[in-house]
Amino acid sequence: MDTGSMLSKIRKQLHDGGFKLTPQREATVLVLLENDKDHLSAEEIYMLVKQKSPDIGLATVYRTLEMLTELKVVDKISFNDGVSRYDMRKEGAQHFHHHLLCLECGGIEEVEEDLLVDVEKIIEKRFRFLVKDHRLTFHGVCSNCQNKKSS
Amino acid sequence: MDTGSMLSKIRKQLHDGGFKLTPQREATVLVLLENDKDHLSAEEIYMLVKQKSPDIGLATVYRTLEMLTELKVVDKISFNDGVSRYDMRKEGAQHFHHHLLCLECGGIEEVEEDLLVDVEKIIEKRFRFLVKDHRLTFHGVCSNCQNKKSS
DNA sequence: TTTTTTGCAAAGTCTTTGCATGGAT
DNA sequence: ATCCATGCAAAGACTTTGCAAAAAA
Repeated sequence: MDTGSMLSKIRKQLHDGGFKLTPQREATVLVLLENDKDHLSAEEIYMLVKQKSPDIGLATVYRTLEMLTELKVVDKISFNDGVSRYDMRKEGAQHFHHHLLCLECGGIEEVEEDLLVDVEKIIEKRFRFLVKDHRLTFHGVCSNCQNKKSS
Repeated sequence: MDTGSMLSKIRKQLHDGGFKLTPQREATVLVLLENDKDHLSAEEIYMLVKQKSPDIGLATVYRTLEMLTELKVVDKISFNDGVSRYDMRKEGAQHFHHHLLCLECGGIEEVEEDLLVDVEKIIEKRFRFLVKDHRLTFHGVCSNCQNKKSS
């Protein structure tokens, strides 16, 4: 799906939620679409948006991200470093994808397949807990850093 | 395992790491042991420790928690509310247990069984990622809140 | 006109750090 | 005497909020 149709889809999601896709919000969404492999913090997003719209304020970025999170356009996640990070929800994804956090280099890989289907069934049955979403992050050593260490 | 033997075990872990179990640290560890079903924030731990040792400072609690996290006596986790929470690592547990976060009442249940053994094997094989630990939280509705809503 | 959104600055919350004091080895 | 740990206050990092101005409906 190209950026244009992603954008109109998101515009519709905003309108359905009673919001407008202002130039500032559009610029923020574009940054998120263009960096969908990264896990940007609000500050990082702000810096990138500023290149397109130099007059935007940090508060607007925060407010836009809060709105996008409510609308489930983005998912908000924290990797225990005290910063919230934002990730575009993948097309058609019911649940948030998983993450592999490398303890050596700090890099983050994404795992898009949902590996938790069976686990969720167990949770729903055994705990009578109605699962809506999940956050799964593995901490470990990525293949790159394993190679570096062995050599 | 009773509190006393837990404490001597932790004392040993500290000594092995080159730290002393000072009265302030001991009071902090006791609060954690006594509240191992909760997921206390640093501030909450501070308030409880203050009842035992009124002269303790918040910074000492933060420094103690950082030390205990490094020694893997406790696990640090954030549930996307901007606060770090601390949880005693369960006796003999290789990995951090899972959490069920209720979106209605904010309550947190613990899931002690490790349901990720198979998933981790897939991750290790498919991504050549060496898994050391994990963070898994389900977002949803707990059984209590489901009952409330249907009635 | 009425409502929504924005930018800025200020305030708020959570956490870390500097430093002099105090305790332990 | 040296080293580590503590308490306090200050600073730092991240995020939210109040408000007047601007934009949109």
